[in-house]
Amino acid sequence: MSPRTQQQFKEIRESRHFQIMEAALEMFATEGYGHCTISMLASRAGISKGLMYNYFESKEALLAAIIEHGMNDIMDLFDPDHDGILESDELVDFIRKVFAAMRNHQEYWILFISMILQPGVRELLKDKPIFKYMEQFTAMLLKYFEKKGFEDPHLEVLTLSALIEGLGVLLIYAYPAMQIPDEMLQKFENRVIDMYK
Amino acid sequence: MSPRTQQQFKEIRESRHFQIMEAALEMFATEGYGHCTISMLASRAGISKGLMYNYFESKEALLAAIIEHGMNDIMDLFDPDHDGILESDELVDFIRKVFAAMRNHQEYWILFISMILQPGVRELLKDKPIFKYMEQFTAMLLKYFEKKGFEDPHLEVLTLSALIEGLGVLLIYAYPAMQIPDEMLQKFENRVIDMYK
Amino acid sequence: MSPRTQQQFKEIRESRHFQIMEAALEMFATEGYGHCTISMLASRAGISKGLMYNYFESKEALLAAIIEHGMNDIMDLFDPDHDGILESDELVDFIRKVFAAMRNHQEYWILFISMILQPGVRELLKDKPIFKYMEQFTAMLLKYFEKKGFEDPHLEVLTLSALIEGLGVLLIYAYPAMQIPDEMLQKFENRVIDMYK
Amino acid sequence: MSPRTQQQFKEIRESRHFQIMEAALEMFATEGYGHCTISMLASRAGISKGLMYNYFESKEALLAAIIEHGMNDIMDLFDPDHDGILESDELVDFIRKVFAAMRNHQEYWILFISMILQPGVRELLKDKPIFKYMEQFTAMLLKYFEKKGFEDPHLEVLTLSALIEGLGVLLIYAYPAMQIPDEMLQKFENRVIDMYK
DNA sequence: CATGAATGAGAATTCATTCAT
DNA sequence: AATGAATGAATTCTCATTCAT
Repeated sequence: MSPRTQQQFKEIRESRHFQIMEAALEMFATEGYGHCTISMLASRAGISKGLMYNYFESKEALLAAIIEHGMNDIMDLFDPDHDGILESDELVDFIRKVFAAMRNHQEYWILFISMILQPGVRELLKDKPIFKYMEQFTAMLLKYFEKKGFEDPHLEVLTLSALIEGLGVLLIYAYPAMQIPDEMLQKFENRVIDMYK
Repeated sequence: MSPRTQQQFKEIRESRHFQIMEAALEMFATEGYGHCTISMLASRAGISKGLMYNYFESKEALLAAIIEHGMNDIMDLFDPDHDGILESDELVDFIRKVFAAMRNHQEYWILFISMILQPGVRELLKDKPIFKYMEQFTAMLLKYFEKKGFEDPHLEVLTLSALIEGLGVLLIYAYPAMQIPDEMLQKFENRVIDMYK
Repeated sequence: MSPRTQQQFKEIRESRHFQIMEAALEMFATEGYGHCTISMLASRAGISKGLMYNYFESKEALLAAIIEHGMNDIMDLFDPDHDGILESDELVDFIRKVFAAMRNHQEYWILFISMILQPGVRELLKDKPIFKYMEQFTAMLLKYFEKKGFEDPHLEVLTLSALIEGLGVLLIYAYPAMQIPDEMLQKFENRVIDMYK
Repeated sequence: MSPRTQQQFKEIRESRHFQIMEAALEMFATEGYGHCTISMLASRAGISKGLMYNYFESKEALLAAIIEHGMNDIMDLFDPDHDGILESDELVDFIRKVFAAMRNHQEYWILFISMILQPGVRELLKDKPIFKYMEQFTAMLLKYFEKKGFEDPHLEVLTLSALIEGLGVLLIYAYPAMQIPDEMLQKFENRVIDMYK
């Protein structure tokens, strides 16, 4: 009952937490949320079915946790203080960050885009902070384009969003047998940057 | 021989077929395939559960039929002879057709994009003609860009594809409470056309 | 509305009746009662599902009718007057008749033996005359063996019954790709006859 | 690691396995395979519907397991090494064993004979080892009769098989209200033995 | 904390039977 | 008399979740 033991317990819990979420993230992305059973997830995580419920209230809660966690990672890139305020004097910087995030957290993008496109799941995510962030992205982009004197800022937001989400879809579609070469991704990134430089 | 003629029976079957597929298309798009039960679909179509199986072998077969039918509709736009040969001297024509298709068959796009993004379902669609068509779209675009002397034709294909699929995602995301105004869609279409004119 | 038309109607009905029963008999014997659906039976008989119910109250009633009819045929051999009284001064005669019946009405034997061995079906047949006949067979055999001074008449009944039923099973087991040659059946018949001559 | 040891889990599984198979064997034999529902079987075994599927993949798999298990029991009598080699210098020994098996494993005989007589089920059993054994029985009997110089060995095989299977049918027919007294069965056994002594 | 046996609500599917025409 | 569309009760099977140990 020493503080150290307490600490160890906590570490074990956190490590398990992470281990389960990592396994589930991969399965959700490759097999689809609806198709994954608790049994499959537990077995992939190397633990028992029952233990899953020691860490997550439900399958849905597990999904929510994964998304939240992943989104936090990504948010760090744009909003390190997590104060909900996004700023970018340089759109180019912003775009670079987005592409870096897509490259480095591909599974999250897949999962996230898959999820938000499944109508039933949208309800589930509606109140999650991620949506607030997304709205902020949009608002920020809009403000940026207004400031720079673009003729139709909304159109620019739509175009840039489409380019990003569209690439996401194409990546998903190509996943897991990644068919779009890194070189091509780089060129695409440069192309988008060129459009707004 | 029968008080109802063969013709009458045929009409009943075709009308029911259509009625079921129409109801299911809407539900799949708004509720998500995985979330729809046969009961829900039947009740929405105004028939009994059992009758569903008189018309479709399984839920999966119903989905396949809807996709096939919808895709045929769309293919008509690009390949009226269904001979598998797609041509477009004018890319502008082609793009206009794509956008027209998205506007007029929005539910199919939603369903189709949702479906191809659900990993388990891709298997189901793998052998459908739609994939052949999609490869042909890509090949056709590539050839077009090569012919016109674009510096990196693959990059152009990727960009145009991303723009189209990206808009699809944004539409889905906004569906069913359509938030992207038609006027904006028109501008987006013109913007894309301008890029390749 | 002439008597002749009435007569024709009756003939059509009877012919249909027979046609349905014939088709069903074959399917029950080859596919198993439980595995046959009304649809299958109707389609095999070349009529519609609905019409089946014009001729037979239910699937069960159809089965009952087939068995009754088949058994009547067979009973004719032993009890032409259908007065329920079976006699046989010569056991040899009797045995010959049994074997002839098995040969000539093989499908009935298969169906009948299959049926009486399916526990749920026994209930269904319990009150059918066939059981009365079977008991009478047994009683008759018993009396015969008693009269002839066999040491243990019950044992003789059991043996003879086993030989007959056992051959039935072996025939079923070999059906429909008949593997027991006629010649062998003939020898078996002679062997049984020899046992009681 | 776990409050219940692996050994305990194994014991629970085995005991449940046996419990389910025992209950199902009895129900299949008394009610007929086709007439038994999973609900009935579960309720008879005193467990929930769902648990049935924790132990057996399907109703069909349960049947297969029962037959396999039962047949193994019976095979033990004739082929204790399970090496697929059956021998019997003394036919009398063999016959005694068969009758002992019928007496001691009556439910299996009933189930097995019922099953092989249901056309649809034969497919299911076709590849089971039992059929190999049955062919070996036949081959062994044939060789025996040839060696002993019987005039028509095939006829002897047919006769003996019919006597055994026939008795099986009569037992089934009499089951569960056993009407054939043990004493009579003993006499029948002796009678068969006398035929081949 | 850890296990997997156990549950039960609910999903897909089947099919005998009815019925409008 | 004849058709096959339509029904719904029954059945098999799935799986998130609970619980005894």
